[in-house]
Amino acid sequence: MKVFNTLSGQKEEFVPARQSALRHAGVPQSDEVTMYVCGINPYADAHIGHAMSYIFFDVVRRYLEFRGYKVKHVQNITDIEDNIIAHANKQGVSVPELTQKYVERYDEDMKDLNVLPAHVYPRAMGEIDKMIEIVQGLVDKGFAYAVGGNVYFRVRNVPDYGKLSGRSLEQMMAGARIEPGEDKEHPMDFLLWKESKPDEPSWDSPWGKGRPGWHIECSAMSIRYLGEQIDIHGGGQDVLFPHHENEIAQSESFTGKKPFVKYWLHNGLLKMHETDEAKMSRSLGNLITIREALEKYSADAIRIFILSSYYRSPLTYSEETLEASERGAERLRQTASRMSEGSQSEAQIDTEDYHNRFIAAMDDDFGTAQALAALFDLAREINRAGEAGMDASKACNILAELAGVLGLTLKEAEASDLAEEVAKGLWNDTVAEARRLKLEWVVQKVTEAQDLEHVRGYLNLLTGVRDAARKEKRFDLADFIRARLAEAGIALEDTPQGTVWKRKR
RNA sequence: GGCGACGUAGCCAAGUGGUUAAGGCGGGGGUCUGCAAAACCUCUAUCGGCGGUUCGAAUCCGCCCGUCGCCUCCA
Repeated sequence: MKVFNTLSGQKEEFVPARQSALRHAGVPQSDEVTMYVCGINPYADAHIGHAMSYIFFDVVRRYLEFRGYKVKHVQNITDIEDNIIAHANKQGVSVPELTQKYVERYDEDMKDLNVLPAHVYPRAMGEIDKMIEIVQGLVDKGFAYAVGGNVYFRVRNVPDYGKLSGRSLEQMMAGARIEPGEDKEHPMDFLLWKESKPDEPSWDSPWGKGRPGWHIECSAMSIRYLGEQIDIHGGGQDVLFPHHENEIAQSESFTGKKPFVKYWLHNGLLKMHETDEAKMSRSLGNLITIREALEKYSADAIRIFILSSYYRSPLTYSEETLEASERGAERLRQTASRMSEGSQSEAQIDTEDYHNRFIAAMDDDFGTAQALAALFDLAREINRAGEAGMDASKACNILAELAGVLGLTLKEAEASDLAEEVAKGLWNDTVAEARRLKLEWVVQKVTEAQDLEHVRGYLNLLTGVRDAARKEKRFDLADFIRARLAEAGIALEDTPQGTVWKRKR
């Protein structure tokens, strides 16, 4: 398989570094892939842009596992930095209180998006010792220097500084947007350790009380949990520079080993499409949190939206496109849930062909768009076989398996999402309507309703009544029921096997 | 100013030198259905503009027009 490596600027054959430092006995070394993905700063809810990155790297992980690799996935949590301190102060809570709350909410978001959890989620606060060790090591080797309580990295000692982002120190200087360096030797030198103010969280260090700089934690965690050289390091294109550039500089300077990361993967960024309302309100209204998105769209729809385009391209959030993704998700769900009813002869579907298409697409730098296209084509063929009364359950299993590699569950929404009061109200309305139409036999069914509990019972009762009405050609009542259910978000479908209801999203 | 992207049907979006330009959504026409829905069948683009290279370009080169990202915390 091939992956686009930001470091080389081109697609490269993916061969995991077998000499990766391994911490777990019993894991076949040749199969292991070490992957580090830049995580969150938990001071607010994660937004849909974060979802784009985490869903993509979730797919990377799932696909590598599908291909037989043992992936060790580490993702940091930056629970101490300036923004967090500022937000905690503003809200009048402690830093740990703030970060714990948002870490928990982030976990829920990822679970709801069907993103597999990383194997280790190191937190910056828990890795201070390793960071100090690295900073000290860099000072000892002449790659860093202390000025007062601050420690800076000396970029001029790294000849290949800028190799990831494709720029030279000269070019960066030419940008002329550099702040006059306070006490730095060179304007591009960056902070490894920051002296803290009296009322800020701080740790003891050889340079006095302070806290880590912005880039050092990822080096420390990556080295501690995955080894000095790893296979994949991922993140959004916005952290390519300076964050990842600096990680390389400090990690390679510290360990003396190159490359720090064999494959750098960067996803494009999500642009927030400004609605007319957002333009009006001007505040910070152009952020859509994962939670907000999940209220309107299923996780499958959000994943399809993101995976429909190449991960390195920018993507624009749009309600219209999300709606389209939801419809597409619904179609796949419909197919996946297709029962092999009766099943006469087995359908002749060349699942191998779809399987191969899927792999060929994914092998080419995670071509999720084409992989999805293969799934839609397979779905069509399954449905076609179903129409012909053939058993396509084998193909269905392949569909579900491949969809699973993309993290799609293809699960129908639950009836329990409907409030019970709503279901009762629907029943009462139906009885009233039946009275009006002088269909007393329906009214009689009230007795049965007493025995029924919960939403599912009401729904079954309603569809039962409707079926009876249809048999009597009382389409007025039948259509009344269908219309009211539709208003409540329940769609009815009359199939040859009988009427089924579905919770619409 | 520096570095780098992108512009493909009504919308989203693959494709990066050569048979009929993926797929999704939408729309038109059908099949099925009491009517619907779902599903299936079918129709729906010559690839921003101009010029060049080539037997042949959406795909390579140049220019123009238009969008955008990064260079500063940010997935």
